[in-house]
Amino acid sequence: MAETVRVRFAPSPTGHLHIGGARTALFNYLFARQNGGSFILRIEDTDRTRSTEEYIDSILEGMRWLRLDWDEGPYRQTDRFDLYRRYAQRLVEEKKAYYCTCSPEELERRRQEALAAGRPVRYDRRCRNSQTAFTGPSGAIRFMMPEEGQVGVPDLIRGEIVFDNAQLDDLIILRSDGTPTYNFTVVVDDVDMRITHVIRGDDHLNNTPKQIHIYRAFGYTVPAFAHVPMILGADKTRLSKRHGATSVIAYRDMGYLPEALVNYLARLGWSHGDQEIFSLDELVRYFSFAHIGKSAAVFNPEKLLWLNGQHMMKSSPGKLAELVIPFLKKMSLIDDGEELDRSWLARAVSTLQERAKTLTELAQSLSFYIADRIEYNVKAKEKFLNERTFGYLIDVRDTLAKVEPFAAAEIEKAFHAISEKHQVKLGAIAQPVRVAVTGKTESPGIFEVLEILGRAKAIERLGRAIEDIQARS
RNA sequence: GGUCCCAUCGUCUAGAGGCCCAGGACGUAGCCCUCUCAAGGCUAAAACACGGGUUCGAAUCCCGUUGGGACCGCCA
Repeated sequence: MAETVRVRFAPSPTGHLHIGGARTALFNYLFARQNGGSFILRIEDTDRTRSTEEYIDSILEGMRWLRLDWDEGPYRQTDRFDLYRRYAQRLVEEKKAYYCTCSPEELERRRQEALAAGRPVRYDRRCRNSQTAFTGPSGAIRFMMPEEGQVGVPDLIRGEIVFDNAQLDDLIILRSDGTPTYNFTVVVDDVDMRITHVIRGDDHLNNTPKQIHIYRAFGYTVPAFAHVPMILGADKTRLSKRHGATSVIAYRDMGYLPEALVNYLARLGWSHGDQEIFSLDELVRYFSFAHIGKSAAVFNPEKLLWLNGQHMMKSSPGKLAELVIPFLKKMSLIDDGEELDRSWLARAVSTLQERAKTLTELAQSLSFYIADRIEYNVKAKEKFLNERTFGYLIDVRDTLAKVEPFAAAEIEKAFHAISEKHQVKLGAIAQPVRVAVTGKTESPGIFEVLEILGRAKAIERLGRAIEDIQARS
């Protein structure tokens, strides 16, 4: 009988939720949901000097935005120091850990020496056999690594990886100030929280054999491991601030859709045949460790942008209308208290959503619908608002005043009639109107645009363009 | 320096010995559609790091080389 799956995401709050962390969280989430298990959130804030409340809030915000809802937590390691001390004490009592009184300065000196001499950088274990090794209490507590033999790390992505115990250090589990260290808290917490699968970045791969020995010292069963490959920047080094936006929240603010980021992150290093576009449900259904690649992946912002465009196209206009409002406010296209008619906005959005790759772009492209007065693009004005098009604009204005109903299909008929009358192609009429009405040479279909703009606004803008031409001639 | 991991188009990847003179996607270029811009469709250029094995047969298995990465802290 398989035990219920329990997984966790355990970020340290020393920065915002970044792309790499988000993907680790996502894989944990997908695996939990696929197996009807629990997804636990644990904040690893034992480094008090670098952890902040702001980052904790920011990480939670990022998780919520991505809809990676967790079932337990957030637990905080700083609330659990008593637990770690008890466990550490137990190891000392069982003579599986010992007090080390070497000073940090001394240790640092020896490490530098070893590094310079090209020797392995490891603690020399001089306190391991001292008189006071197990009596203390003073100094830091070190874990006694076995000196011989090997450990196998079974990994769901890479298979079994074997390490020589002789390479492993007697790592410090409790600092001399009584606070626990990472490699120890991870094991204690994963045991205490009954974690069945540890899914994390492969930067932890080298820590795993040490952790396995700690599990064994306690007599606990070792969870399954899955070390997912890193995400790299374009220069193939570990993704960092130098590579541009790396925090999840930054993508939200740039107008990305959470489902698009999730889709992209999942596809980065994982695949399901040739499929590129996935809903969260599909990801839950198809996720498997077998299809996670072994090599690191380069983050490609352009593909993310494309994917976002795809998800924009698939979204309902109503939903996008809702989501774009904060962006319209940010751009001062509407005032803070101002309410736009949602169904009208949704219609406007429906004409633009396949043209905009982000909510920011959508908000920008929406501006001609919303603004009271549009700006003409200078080149567009020169080319399309002039004596040559003057007559067309007059005809269109006068016709639009009479079209009934004021709907795209009727407007189209009227345009065809005008183009036939002047013996020109439709484009000869449509482009000047487009510039008159949107200020630009590109827009959604002109008939749709006119319908949504409404008769009054359309005629007003045409009128203004006509006056503009007159004023110049 | 030591340990460990990795290696298919520029990038993400498919590929679990013959289906592969290597497929899809992003990006790039061209064409089609068309009132513009998108979207969509079609086409093109573009890769199995290198060298040895094993095998009737290797992108796929083994070894080595090279290259990249991670870790080696009283950071996580």
